[in-house]
Amino acid sequence: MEEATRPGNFIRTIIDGDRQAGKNGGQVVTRFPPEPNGYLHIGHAKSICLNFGLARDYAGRCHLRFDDTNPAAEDVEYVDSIMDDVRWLGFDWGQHLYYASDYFEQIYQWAEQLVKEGRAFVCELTPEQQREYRGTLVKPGQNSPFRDRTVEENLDLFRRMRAGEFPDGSKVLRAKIDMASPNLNLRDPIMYRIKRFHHHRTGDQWCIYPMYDWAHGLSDAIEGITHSICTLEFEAHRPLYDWFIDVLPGVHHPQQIEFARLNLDYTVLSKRMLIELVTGKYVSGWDDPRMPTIAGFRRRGYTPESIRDFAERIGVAKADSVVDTGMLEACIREDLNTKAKRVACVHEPLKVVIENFPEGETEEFEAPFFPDDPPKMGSRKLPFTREIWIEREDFMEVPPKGFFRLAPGKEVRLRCAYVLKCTGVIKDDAGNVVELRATVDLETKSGNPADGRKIGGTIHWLSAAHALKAEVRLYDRLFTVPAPASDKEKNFKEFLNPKSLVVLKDAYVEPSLAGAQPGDRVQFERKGYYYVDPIDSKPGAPVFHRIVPLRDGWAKQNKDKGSAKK
RNA sequence: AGGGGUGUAGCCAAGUGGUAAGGCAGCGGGUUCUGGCUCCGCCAUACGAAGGUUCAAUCCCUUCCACCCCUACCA
Repeated sequence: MEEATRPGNFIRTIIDGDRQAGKNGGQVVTRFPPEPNGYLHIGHAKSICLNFGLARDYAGRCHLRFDDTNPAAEDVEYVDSIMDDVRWLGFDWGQHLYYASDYFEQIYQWAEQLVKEGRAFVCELTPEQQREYRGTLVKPGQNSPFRDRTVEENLDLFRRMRAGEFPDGSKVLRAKIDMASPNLNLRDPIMYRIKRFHHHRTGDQWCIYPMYDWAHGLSDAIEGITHSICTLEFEAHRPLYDWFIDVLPGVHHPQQIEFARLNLDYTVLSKRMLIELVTGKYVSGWDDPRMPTIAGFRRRGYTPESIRDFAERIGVAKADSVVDTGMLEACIREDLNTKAKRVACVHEPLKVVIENFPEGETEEFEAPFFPDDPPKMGSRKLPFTREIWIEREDFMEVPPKGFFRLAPGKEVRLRCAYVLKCTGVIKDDAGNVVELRATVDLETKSGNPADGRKIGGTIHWLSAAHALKAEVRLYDRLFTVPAPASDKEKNFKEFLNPKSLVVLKDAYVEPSLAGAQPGDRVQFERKGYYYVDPIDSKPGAPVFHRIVPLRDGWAKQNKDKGSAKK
């Protein structure tokens, strides 16, 4: 059984207990209930994987329900994007697509029922007055002066609220619970407010809209949800969730369970801040590859498998936590390691003229796309000529110890080709290296030097005559500090990383990439995993997004040295 | 008259009266025509702290400390 092989978590423990006790007939029905007021982010992905994953593992079902009770903030653009994102992640709600707005009439009828039972009343206190009557964390509240209206008056007023006889904000319907409760959520919470907004589904049919606490639990109940999983901040709402359901006889009672929401370092995961980044044009949109949105990760080139794996690895618990972004990177690297063809791209080219290789001649080398298992993905031919491009950072005029790439008089292996020796350095007037002269050891095509000398490094290269121009976009973390949202004095936008996007317009890729298709993912050897952007790529002019760099032992070694000197 | 939660390694996270899983990161080494991958090894005498119960406590009890959430006609 799959559930036995997965790491345990407290929610599975609860469900296992419920099934053993025969609760809900052993059924598991969950739901993912987003409000369509923004794009989904990686934190939502955690919740989606949890809810749909539970349904899958326990042979139950998971509903997609839009919590569309506040038309002031919601929009169809968001419902469409949310459905796209859930599907892209690999989950299927089947026939179970719902909207809280589908239940407005039923929920309204239940509200009338509470009014008739004297459990709800129409209140005319202004928001400011309500705040005063509510009391504080350490002081009980006071009853509203409207709390003792007769049932008849309340029913009449409530029906006229629905009928549109009163202006926005002039009246609310409140549950009559306990103004002295230490749990502020129980101090006669608002059930309905008057709010004339065009609703994306119900149009202008309603001018009163139910509040979250009133509508959410009842929506769960209507759908027969068994386990209503939400984040920790709703823990204090659970008594209210239970109250609203228990007060209505015969209504199914789902169990609300809370878990810790995801936090990721070096980014922000609050809808408010993400919206600010988009509307303030700090990023190109919701799908900017630097955004922690699902759309952003998709555009960056992440696979749904890697996101699901991430959700699995971080687990589910109740302790507040901040996950290291390195965890996510490890997931995508692991996924792409076995899927991506190995090809060559020179990001910042430096010309090398091979003096002992004849001008005008082209030699071809057979190079497997997946060297670790050559038959797996086949191979291509790499053209080799007198003039080649190498990576600028693969040459150093004065190499530090441990640098085993190219330097004057030194040798390196050209990947899949000859051993190359640097014989000359050409500079411009400013002293910048603009070209190298070199020779190649013709005996080293398919093996190491016969004399047994050791070649330290291998670098990638491209025949200048055959290389294709390409645009490469290098992405880095969006913020420069681990917790941009939690600084007391500074606005999170002050921590935006100015180098989060570096565009290389003059990179070169190997000829085989002429056929690269939008959406392809490859490994540029020694650099990282890249994605052919489906939006900005044009035929013959591909745009590659760096999804994630390869682990870099050399960079790490240097970084350590650098910090040791301080 | 406050209430509700949470503390296990640098970061996640299992475990739960019987002597601390796993992953990420890190460190050391093997291998290597990617400084990648992979392989081998190391990485908490210790579970927020202090007491108590017990043959035995991360787990049960008591007290304390730290952090998070709740005072929207948002969800």
